[in-house]
Amino acid sequence: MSLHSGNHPSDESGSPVGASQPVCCGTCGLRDVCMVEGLSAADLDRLTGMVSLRRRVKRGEPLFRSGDAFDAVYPVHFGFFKTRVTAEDGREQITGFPMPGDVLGFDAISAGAFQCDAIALEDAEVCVVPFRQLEALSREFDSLQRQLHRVLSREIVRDQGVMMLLGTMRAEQRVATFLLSLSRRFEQRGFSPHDFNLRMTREEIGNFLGLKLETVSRTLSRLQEEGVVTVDGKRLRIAQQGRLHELAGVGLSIE
Amino acid sequence: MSLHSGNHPSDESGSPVGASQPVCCGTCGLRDVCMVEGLSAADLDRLTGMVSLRRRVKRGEPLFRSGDAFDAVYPVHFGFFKTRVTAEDGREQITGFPMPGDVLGFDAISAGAFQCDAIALEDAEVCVVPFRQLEALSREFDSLQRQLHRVLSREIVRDQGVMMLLGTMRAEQRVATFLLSLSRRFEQRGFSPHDFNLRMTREEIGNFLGLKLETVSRTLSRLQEEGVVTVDGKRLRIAQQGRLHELAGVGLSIE
DNA sequence: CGTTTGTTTGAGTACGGTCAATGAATGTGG
DNA sequence: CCACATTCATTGACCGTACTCAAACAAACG
Repeated sequence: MSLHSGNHPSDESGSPVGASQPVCCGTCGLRDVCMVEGLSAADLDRLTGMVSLRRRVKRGEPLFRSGDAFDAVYPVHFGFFKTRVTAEDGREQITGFPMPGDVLGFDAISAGAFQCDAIALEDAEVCVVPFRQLEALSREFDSLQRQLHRVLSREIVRDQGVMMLLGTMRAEQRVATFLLSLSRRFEQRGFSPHDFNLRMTREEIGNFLGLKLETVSRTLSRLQEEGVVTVDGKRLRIAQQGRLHELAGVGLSIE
Repeated sequence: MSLHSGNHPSDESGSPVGASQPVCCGTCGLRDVCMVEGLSAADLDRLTGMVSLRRRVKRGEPLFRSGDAFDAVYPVHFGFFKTRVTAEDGREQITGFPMPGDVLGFDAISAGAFQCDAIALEDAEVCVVPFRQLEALSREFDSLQRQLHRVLSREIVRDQGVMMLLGTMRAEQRVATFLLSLSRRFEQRGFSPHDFNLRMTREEIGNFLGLKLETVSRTLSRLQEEGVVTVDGKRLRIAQQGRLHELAGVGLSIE
């Protein structure tokens, strides 16, 4: 199964769940979306030398937890995650749903410890990139350095989009924006933007969007009534992309 | 007037508005909060050599606007800013209120152009740090590189806190959290954490917190009735810090 | 001094939350 | 393989928080 084969909605995890081949960023199907985007072949070889390890995470298990010591960042190889911050009083906020090619762990640089939990939404695998080595290598290769900074900055821009969503949008806009964001991200990864599986529960969607699960469910039902989407449990099909864009009000980039 | 002189609320801008001395990060009163925190004296000299320029921005004027070409980041030397993202349909979301020591512009790395507007809330001055030079220097000095990454990561962590605020908190919690955040940031900069001026309008506070200005006003009035704070226009005094913490529910870090 | 901008407060409303019941899907152990 | 438990999703009825609209007032500014 190639990364680009799939418009079957159950194939979007990014890679077969079978054996983990030797790590090679240069031949990885994700090289255009992952942090190595735009690096030369030579730089890719150097990077590959560093990423010798991959790590499997079972569905429901944490890749890391808030407070864990930081020593690596984790590009997702296959599978879906949620990242979640928890307040002292127990309130939780999901801050994103990383998918293959996204890089987990940059929040940990500042304090030397992870500031959120990363939980696998399905069986997943990540590449292990020791951060000190990544820093050292990016001191030698300015292309790698630039790419690292781009990825960090991209996360800041993404967060600005989420703030816009949470601060200014109504429920329907939030849900529409969320679906379009997922759609675009699938498309970037070579999957169908019109037909995909929601890996997360209604409650997780609602938590991310600052809504209750009942509101998410009602909103999806209404979108279906209006013929904009088809919802059947986790399976979502976008019937009228244009209409969905109108409802979202704006092409927000919540990559 | 030293940076640490002030508990008079009108003195918190960070520096006199008078003549701009030659730039020297090593003697800057902000060196403990700015991006140079933790650098050796030698590294500071190197950095100073790069930061040869400061720039004044008048109240209400933009330091940069979304879409402007990116070639420098801007540590705030004195004055307050708001950063704001604008959607195609005109909706606006304020994403932060940078104050002296905070660094503006990291959102621009990813696309090579600024993704938000930075507007001065009062006459302000920033240091101009050409980003290509900063990258080059941080390739030579790992301490500078580490600090740069820390600052970038800190912004990501801050954004997670804002998401938690916008996604899970009620109006009173949001306002309380906002006031405590301002309080802490003033304290870090050597000013009174109990008595300060709000540089932004109720509308700007509300926009940042995902509330309407009337809700902010009502909430402040209620907090005053309960004796938690004293509000007189822009002047705010925190009377019962402990109570405010209880209302906030949590020590969220929205630095 | 008048104009503009910002703030407070009130009255009524609506959107999304809360509580609750039902049903569907998923997973587990006998 | 089925019975049961658990998790997840849907839908309804009601409610409450924050929004909307409006008016009066205060402060800032030219």
